[in-house]
Amino acid sequence: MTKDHENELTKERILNEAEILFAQKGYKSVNIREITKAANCNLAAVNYYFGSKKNLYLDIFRSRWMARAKRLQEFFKSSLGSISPNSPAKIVEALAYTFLKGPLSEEERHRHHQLIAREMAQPTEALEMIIDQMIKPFIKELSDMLLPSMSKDVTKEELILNILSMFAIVLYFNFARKAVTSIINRPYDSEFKTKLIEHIINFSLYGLSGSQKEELK
Amino acid sequence: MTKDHENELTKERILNEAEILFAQKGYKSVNIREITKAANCNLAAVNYYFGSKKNLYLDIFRSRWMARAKRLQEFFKSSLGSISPNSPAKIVEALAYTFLKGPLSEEERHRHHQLIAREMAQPTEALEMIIDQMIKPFIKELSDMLLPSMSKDVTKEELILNILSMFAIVLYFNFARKAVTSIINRPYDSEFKTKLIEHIINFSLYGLSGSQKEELK
DNA sequence: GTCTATAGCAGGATAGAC
DNA sequence: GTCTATCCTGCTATAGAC
Repeated sequence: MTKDHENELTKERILNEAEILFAQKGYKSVNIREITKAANCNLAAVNYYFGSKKNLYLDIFRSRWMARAKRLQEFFKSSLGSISPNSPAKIVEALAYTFLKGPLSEEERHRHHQLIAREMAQPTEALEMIIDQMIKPFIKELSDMLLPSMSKDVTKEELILNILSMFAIVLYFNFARKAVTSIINRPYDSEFKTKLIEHIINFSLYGLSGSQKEELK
Repeated sequence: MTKDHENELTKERILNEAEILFAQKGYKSVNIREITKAANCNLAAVNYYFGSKKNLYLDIFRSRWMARAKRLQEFFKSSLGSISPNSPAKIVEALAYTFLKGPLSEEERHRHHQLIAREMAQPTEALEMIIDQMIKPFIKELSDMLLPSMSKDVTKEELILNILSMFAIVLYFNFARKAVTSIINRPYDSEFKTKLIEHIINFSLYGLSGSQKEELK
């Protein structure tokens, strides 16, 4: 029906605009008037469709954020191909590529990481859901992929710490963009992103002991 | 004078309590009533001493945060000793130790990193000051220390990216404590912190290619 | 310098017309 | 389903007594 169609659109518009604003400014700093203005709809629409501001926020994670995380995981898996024992180098490369140049647009990527960084610094109900449904399973998959290539005395916990450290770097270069730009004195353009991917692969694989770049070529 | 002394104390108490609250909840989510209640003083005191809530927030960075950052840098330098060409291993170890078990108490460290993580995600005037006055000079010092030991073809920019990545990991394990605890399924106690230091040293030096632990022993 | 009281406004939520 | 008008809470900031 036409009516249903229009409802969908308003609801979707609210979700889209609210997500952008929550990512930029955080939950408390955004107000409903701002959201509805951006979504070009009436002030009462948020309460009509979502019941409350709080629930709109949670719905953004339930629908938008989770869907994007799934897209990222699918992209990662398909970029690995199906040859089952992948080298750490191949896995790290696919990870860095997925999270910095993968299926998301620049704006989407930024938003995605801003939202999760905010949740990690100050958890709400959303974080538990994300960790249980997305992060833990993904870390488990990565662990299983990496374990065969690791030295025998690496424990499961140490492997998880390694994976978290890679994510920490990816997260940082996405949520702290302004700081990075100012420190490195360079705009966050396509060229810089390419450099970042290279860097993240190298650092994750070899740390400071550095670029085995020659061997990779 | 007694009066001046008491003023100082009230002002200090406000700074202390406000910092804790801003770190936990973010600027917008904290209100003056909460701060003055925690500082056990009158509602009007914040405006009397700081002029506005906003200026109280900035003062926390100007006095408290910067002072702590200085303490951390001093601690780091003195733990290196004065032998000028330090190995990367020694530098990384001193860094990890300083930021995870250095001069700050657990609560101070957590607060310190929560505040900077919030600023990085959503910069205010405070960030520019911090970057210019503390972060850039510190990165410069670290670069100069590390450069001699790096392979010839490492550019200055790549070196800075390496340093930022180390900080990203340190920052993550401090500001995202709740997420880490839930993922790793283990409390953030002294034993875990020791493990974290070990991990950060190892990962920063060798990345996934892993623990040259045997050689270090 | 400290307090109470309150001005003045912003924001979440809802009632009720259309 | 969409809109306007409005209630009500809770906030910052300040005036003015002590």
